Amino acid sequence: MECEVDDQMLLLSQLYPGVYDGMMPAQGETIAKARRRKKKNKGEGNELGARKRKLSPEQVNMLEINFGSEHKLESERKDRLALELGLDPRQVAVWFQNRRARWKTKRLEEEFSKLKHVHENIVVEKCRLESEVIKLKEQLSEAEKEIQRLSERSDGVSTNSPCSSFSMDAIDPRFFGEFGVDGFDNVFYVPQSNHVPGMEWVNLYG
DNA sequence: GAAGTTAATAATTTACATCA
DNA sequence: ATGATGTAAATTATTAACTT
Repeated sequence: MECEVDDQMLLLSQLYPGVYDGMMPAQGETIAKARRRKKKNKGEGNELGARKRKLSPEQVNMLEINFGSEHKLESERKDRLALELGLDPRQVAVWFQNRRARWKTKRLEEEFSKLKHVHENIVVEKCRLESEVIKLKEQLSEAEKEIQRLSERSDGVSTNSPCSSFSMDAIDPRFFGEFGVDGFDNVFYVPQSNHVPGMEWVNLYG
């Protein structure tokens, strides 16, 4: 078991001075190699008992303040911080690495959330536009029926009547915008039931 | 209150980049 | 080319707080 005092003001390096000394590379050995060496001190180890890993709130606070002003950690600042907090410079470096990773994860989550909202709004707008298209198609269909009726009525009267020229041919093609009438079936989608196309994924991330 | 579970985070490993 | 150093990403290990 670990002492409660560990969490208080005692600095970690004072509690286990042997831990990091023990893993320091021997003279002549490269630091890089030493860093990669597996060490599994499960629990016991040095005479001071289990190594305490949790940083004190004061240490974390100081590290957070430093991280807030600059995410990168130059070796000078690392050494100064380590000295100030009574930590091994390696611990400070590790803390910054992990903090950067957490920060990145959080940032990605926020970006995802924003994009999700944008997507949801676009889907809503898409539905609105689709129903507007349906309404306009109905209006167009009514207008065509009316034209048909008028042309049928005028057929019996005179072929040369000014009204006889009133047909779909007379309608400016620009009236239909960028798609022709024939293309409507492909362009417009009428939602069935309450299934909203494109929204399937939203519920995956409740 | 011991045993199991879980979330947070400290530490390690690996692969790669940069620089002297 | 080579070794030191640093970082990101992935992973492991440990701790403390909950739950059963």
